[in-house]
Amino acid sequence: MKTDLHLGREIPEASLRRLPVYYRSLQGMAAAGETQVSCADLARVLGLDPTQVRKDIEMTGIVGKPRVGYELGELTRWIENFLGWNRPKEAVLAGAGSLGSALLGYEKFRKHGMQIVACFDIDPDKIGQQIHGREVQPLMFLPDFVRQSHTLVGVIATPAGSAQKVADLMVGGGICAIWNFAPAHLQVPAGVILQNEDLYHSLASLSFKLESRRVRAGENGIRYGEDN
Amino acid sequence: MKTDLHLGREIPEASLRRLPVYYRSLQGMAAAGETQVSCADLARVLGLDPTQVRKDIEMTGIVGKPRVGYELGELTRWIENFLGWNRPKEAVLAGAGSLGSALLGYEKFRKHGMQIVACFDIDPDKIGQQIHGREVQPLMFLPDFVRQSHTLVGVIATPAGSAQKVADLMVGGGICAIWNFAPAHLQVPAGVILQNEDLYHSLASLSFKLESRRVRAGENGIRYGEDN
DNA sequence: TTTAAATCGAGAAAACGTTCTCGATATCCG
DNA sequence: CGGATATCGAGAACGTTTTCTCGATTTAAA
Repeated sequence: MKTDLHLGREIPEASLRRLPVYYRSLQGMAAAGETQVSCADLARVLGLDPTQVRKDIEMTGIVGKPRVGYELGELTRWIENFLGWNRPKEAVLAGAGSLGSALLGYEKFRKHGMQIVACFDIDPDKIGQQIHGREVQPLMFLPDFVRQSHTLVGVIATPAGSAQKVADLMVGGGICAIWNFAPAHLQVPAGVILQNEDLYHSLASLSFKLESRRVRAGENGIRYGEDN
Repeated sequence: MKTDLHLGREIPEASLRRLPVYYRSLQGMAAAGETQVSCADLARVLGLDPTQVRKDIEMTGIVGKPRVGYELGELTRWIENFLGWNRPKEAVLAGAGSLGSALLGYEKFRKHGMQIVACFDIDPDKIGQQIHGREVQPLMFLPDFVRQSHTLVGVIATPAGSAQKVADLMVGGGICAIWNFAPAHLQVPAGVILQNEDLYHSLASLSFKLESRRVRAGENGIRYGEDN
């Protein structure tokens, strides 16, 4: 097995974001009984350029066969391995609001290597409650928990106003990476990985596209999606 | 007021996604009593390149003053207007699970032009329940609701397996845009805007970055974020 | 009033990501 | 068995995004 995972190389963020899409398509194909898959197949299903799919898949280090493509299960495993989805990583969650609860409920995260093992909040009413099998602990316990359990990932699902303070607590405990769902720009030391999940990015994009269409349509009440 | 909003032009997706970040920083500065802001200021706060900030802001059509920058409130309004955040758009939600409930609870969406006015689910146990002031209605009522209220946006917060079916219902009702939170690749007609919000994109990126660091560290237990 | 400093705005250059092109190779079909 | 075909893999070409450079403009200070 060739082990050149290209891990030293710079991987385009865009490619990284496409891999999960391929991964899901592969799972669907596997469920449908397929055993072989080519880049052209994936490209057709997903409406992408075949060369782009190939370049993305090459990143994982897998080598395909001409005229055949890849063995489906093997490709799935190469992607899992490349992304680290087959190596469990523990995470702590800060913020037991509705979003935090939703994240605690996502059992599929575990299948992708991410296990939320503890949950913290500052609200005395929430502390002590059980949410999806985990007890909400006082936020001030978070740094010690991280320090003692060597948790890799901190998930922030607090209001924007508290996010920086929570991030500081996580960093203080020695967290390696922060997955930030709060709409706030966080400051973290250089060594800490910061992954922002900002709904407003997406909202801005959607909103702008709607607006530009409205303007192009001359605000005359044209509706799309019914006939054309 | 110059009205060249560049609406006909192609706007880089990346720029579009940065605007909300500027917008939030501006709100913070306004709260701190600032009245003027330059691209250099924003770049400094956000750790970005000043020229990039300037190019992004130019897209909105605002014209700045040399040596001064922009009037803070004016820039805020130009961004709001550019993104359409000052023009309300109604939305329907499908899927009243934990994520759907969280979205229904996000009152700030309203301040960004997005109002979720109705909520649908297929689960008989959920139908009839009130969630954040909106009653869960049977999924099959969705198309008629969209048709009669001329709702622009459909938000999908169902499991992946139901997402395409729900999208079809929305399209059938004449929806203009779909904001998809389900981890699924949806097929929609050319006229319909599709905005995917896929947690697994983000998870893949985070996971990969953690893995490549683990590998670089030689799996020898080095921890980051504590001292260095 | 004159000079210096900071910023905008626009065009050029560089970096990056995507798409195209072509040769090598494995499978399928006649 | 031999030719046609589909695919991978690699490098070139292309387009887009980011960064650099420079002139124009406005404010502040000397």
